[in-house]
Parts: sequence; structure tokens; C-alpha cells
Amino acid sequence: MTDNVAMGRRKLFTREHVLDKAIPVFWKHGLAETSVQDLEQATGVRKSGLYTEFKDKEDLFVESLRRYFDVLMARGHLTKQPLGWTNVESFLKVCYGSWGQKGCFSVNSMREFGDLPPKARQIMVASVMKAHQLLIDNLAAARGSRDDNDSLAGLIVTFFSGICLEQNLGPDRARITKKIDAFMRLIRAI
Amino acid sequence: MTDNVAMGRRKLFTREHVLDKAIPVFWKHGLAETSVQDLEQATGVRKSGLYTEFKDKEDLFVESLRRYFDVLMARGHLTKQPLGWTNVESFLKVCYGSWGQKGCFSVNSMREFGDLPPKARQIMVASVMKAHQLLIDNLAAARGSRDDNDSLAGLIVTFFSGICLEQNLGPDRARITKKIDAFMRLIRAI
DNA sequence: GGAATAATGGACCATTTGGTCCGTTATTTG
DNA sequence: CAAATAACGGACCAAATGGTCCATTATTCC
Repeated sequence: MTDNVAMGRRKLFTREHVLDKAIPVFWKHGLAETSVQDLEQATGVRKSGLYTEFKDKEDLFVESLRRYFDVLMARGHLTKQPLGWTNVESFLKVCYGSWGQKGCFSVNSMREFGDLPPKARQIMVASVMKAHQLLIDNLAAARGSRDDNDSLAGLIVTFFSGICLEQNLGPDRARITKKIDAFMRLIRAI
Repeated sequence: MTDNVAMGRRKLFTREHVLDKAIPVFWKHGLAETSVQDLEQATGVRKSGLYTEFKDKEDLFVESLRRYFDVLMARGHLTKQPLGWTNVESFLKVCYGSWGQKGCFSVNSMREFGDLPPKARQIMVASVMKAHQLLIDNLAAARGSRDDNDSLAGLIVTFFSGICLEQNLGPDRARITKKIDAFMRLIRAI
């Protein structure tokens, strides 16, 4: 790779490919209960390959989390113009899931927050704060600069955590949609 | 025990004692990440003792969950007379925790719901439904028989899950109290 | 004290865990 | 084709896992 005198074998898998395959596994089973063997099967990359690309299992977890947020932010649920209620609802519907999983990878990981590597915790906290701030911006656009926008944003984040977690019980989509609608009605009414 | 001709050694630990020591461990780390060694240390009962009293680790987990709900129900947060808003708020404040832990044992377990033994899932689902129904009763007492009592009870359960989960991030009590107050104001206003 | 009873302590086991290591194989450029 | 490169496959390891088993010890009643 350093010289062009001779070229070694090219990579057969990209970092993103591995992460996209690892995310659903970590998402579903968490860091602790996901074995390296699970990751091999899911990614199709052998252990040695994984350990060449990532320091250890925790590192792979942290990078999965990071990519998860990167992709989610890129979708821009809370940054679409014009800001307002539509974005808030769009944010809540993130709970429908992605990567073939229900709920939210990060919310699911909150349960083992205390046992997570510091970098993972850092990413999670930063993301919650980011979402909180974006929610405030959208609320300000929707209902003007009010004192309780901050507090209301907090309630929305909490409600989001709740619906994401409930997704693990496997309720049908219709019920959760109804719940979101009811919540939206509630917060728009005040 | 069967005959009164001679009496064997009496139990040095009661089933409840073991469960009360096991609950915080399962609560904090979940079923999968709690080792039998952890349970030995926490309960002060050796492995053989545990396996005499309980079928296996899963059984101990299920019984811990069962006892958790028994104790919680006995406190009667949602059944104190007269029914009404006070009970709803009292229910939400269950998230402050018990057994030296924050949040809710059951909510924390929802994350690994899919990997839990069927009996555990059964207990959890039944308890959520029970809480939901009791919330409806309290709402009926507080605001009369309205069509949206059912829907509102659902929102309260979801919000409860949310604050319990957030407890894992270790926010101070004052902030969570504020959040509960804000939510109570929100739902009482409609 | 003696017999009956049953919990305790800890040795023991097969399996799985995260992680390392290196010989083999696939690709690349010249 | 040859040399250089680097990923792949899988053997290998120490530690930890859930679980079993039984000799020892503690307690009880007569």
C-alpha cells in the first residue's frame, strides 16, 4: 500500500460493510451478549480479519454505534426545513427501526450503559444532547420561543426512549403509530 | 422434613433473602451478564445451595422478577384510596428505584426481552397490562370515564419506561422530579 | 450421645469466551 | 511468471462460564 512497486491483495470487505452487518447484532443482543462468533457469522468476516480492522470487540461496538448515529443524523429527521412539528413526529418515528431492527440501537444500549466502554457512553450522551437541542430548535419554530421548550424537549426524548424500548415487546406497527399520534396531539395542544 | 422422628438441619437462608440479594444484581447487569459467581457473592450462598433451591440461573431470575412485582404491588402505588392523580404520580416515582437500584427492574429487562425465558416474558407482559388497567381506573377516578383514558394510560406507561431507562444514565434526582412534574402538568391539563 | 437429616463447601467438568498467532492463499504490479 | 503484499483460515490458548457431584459439617429429635 505504501509503494507502487508491487500491490498486495485488495480488501474484500469495507469497514462500513462490516459495521452495517454488526449493528443489528449489537442492537439486538447488546455488547455483552454478542459473541465474536456471532459477529463472524453476521459479517462473514473471520475473527482474524475483524481483529485486523478493529482493536477488540468493544472497539467494534463503539464504531458500530458511531456509524449508527452518523447514518441517522444524515437522514436529518430533525434538520429538514422548515423546522417544526413535522420534524418532531419524524423523529419519534425513528422508533420504527432500521437495519432490520426495531426501536433504537442507542436506547437499547442504555440499559447496559454502566458497563459500556467510556467512548460508547460519550457518543451516547453527546447524541442525546444533540437530539435535545435540535428538538428545542424545532419547538421554537413550531410554537415560538417559549420558556418550556427545553422542558418539553426533555419529555419528547423520554417518550422516544419509552416507545423504542417497548418495541422490544414486539407490538404491531399500528399500535405504536396510534401512540405517537396521541402523544403528538397531547404536546401540540398545550 | 417428612417425618418427626428426627429433624435435619434448618435452612440458614430463606428463599426471600436470596431473592432480595439477587434482584439488584440482575437489575443492574441483566440475566446474561450476571454470572453465577456474582450471585454467590451477592447472596452469600454457595453455588450448590443456589442450585438446591433453584433449578438454574434462569429460574432464579424468573423468581427474582416475580418477587420484584409482588413487593411492588404490595406497596400499592396504584391502588391507594382514593384513586386519582396522586396515585399516577406515585406510580411514576417508582422510577426512583428500590433495592438500592435506580429505575425499574422490569423496564431494564425489556431490552433483553427476546432472550428471556418464556416465564419471565409472561410475568413482564402481565405486569404491564396490570399497570395499564390500574392506570385506567385511576384516570377514570381523576377525570371521569373518558374515551381517551385507555390511550392516556398507554402514554403514561411509555413515559414511565422512558424515565426508568434514563435513570441508567445517572441523572440527579432533582432533574427527574422536574421531568415528572412537567409530565403531570401536561396530562392534567388536557 | 447417637441416628437421621439436609445444607454447605469446594473439587471437578465440558463448553464457550475473547483474543493471539502464523502458515496458506489470493491478488496485485512489473 | 515472479516477487511483493496483505487478507484469510483455522489452530491454539488461558480464563471464565453454567452446572454437577459428593464428602463434610451442622443441626435436629429421641
